Amino acid sequence: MTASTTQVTQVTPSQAKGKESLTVSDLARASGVAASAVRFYEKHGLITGWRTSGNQRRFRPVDACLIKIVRVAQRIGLSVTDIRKHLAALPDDHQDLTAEDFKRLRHRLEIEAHERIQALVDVLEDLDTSQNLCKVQPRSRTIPD
Amino acid sequence: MTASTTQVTQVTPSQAKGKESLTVSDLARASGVAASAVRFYEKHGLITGWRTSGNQRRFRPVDACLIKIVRVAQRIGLSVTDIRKHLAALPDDHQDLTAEDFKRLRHRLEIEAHERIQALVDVLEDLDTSQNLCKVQPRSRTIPD
DNA sequence: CTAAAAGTTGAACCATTGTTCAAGTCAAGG
DNA sequence: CCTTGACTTGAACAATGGTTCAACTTTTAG
Repeated sequence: MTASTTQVTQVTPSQAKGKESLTVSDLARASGVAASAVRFYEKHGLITGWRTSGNQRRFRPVDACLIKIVRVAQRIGLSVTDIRKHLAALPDDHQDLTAEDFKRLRHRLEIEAHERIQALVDVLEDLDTSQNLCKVQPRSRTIPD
Repeated sequence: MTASTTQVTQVTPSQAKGKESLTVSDLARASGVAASAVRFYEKHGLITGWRTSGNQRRFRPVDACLIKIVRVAQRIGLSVTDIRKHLAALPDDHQDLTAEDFKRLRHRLEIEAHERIQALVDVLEDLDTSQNLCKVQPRSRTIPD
């Protein structure tokens, strides 16, 4: 009993009992998003949990990690649908995720980020080019026919 | 993009008469967006026109250019509100825009693009760091004290 | 056992960037 | 003058990413 209190953040009942079972607000706190966002993510298949006999959601600690990755992916500019597809590449059972799984996922997100950086670089080029498209017509002179 | 340089596109009545007066669809065609988008941009203050006695919108050719800049700004990731603020830095009368005005505007947009690129670079760094946040706990072995 | 705290649902709402539609008005040519 | 195409408005709809609310149920602590 004494050794189980290594987690400084308050231990809620559901955490104390199993240590691998998180309620919606447990997960919200652990991942840094609102409880409503946790429900939203589950609804859209970004995370998966199970239900108690009373129909309440329960999650595993790894889901906190997944949510953090989701937030990073959102900063990259991926939509929830995009992110779901990336997560679909993970093993079905998210409880068995290995360091290697995370590494691959991170790599795929890096590629996405690079693509978006490239898109911005392309805009910068077009911006230079656009000086031709938006030429200021000399106004006080006769336009040669 | 090939034919637009010499404006081969049909000359509508309103264009023929004054050459500086464009209807909504004239401007839509000239700028490459839908007529509904032109109205949307005017409603949100990105472009400014005047009305005929019959309450129809009329624009100047320079507005086609402004819309093209708006589209570039959107690709950078700026919202309509952001873009309006950037455009507010232009002289009040958009008819008097100089090459210098456009240059300054392009420069401001370049800065925005660079900021967004930097934000993505930051994400890439966080992604590397996140391997620590999302550590996979060794599951089947005693954790060494 | 009971009351409070936290969970459940669906629906409504926010902002963003437009598109589409209906009903009615204007402009231009013959 | 009259027809036809283009224009006007406001409202509804779409997708995205959530938040908030109401009404009701479950869980937990005492």
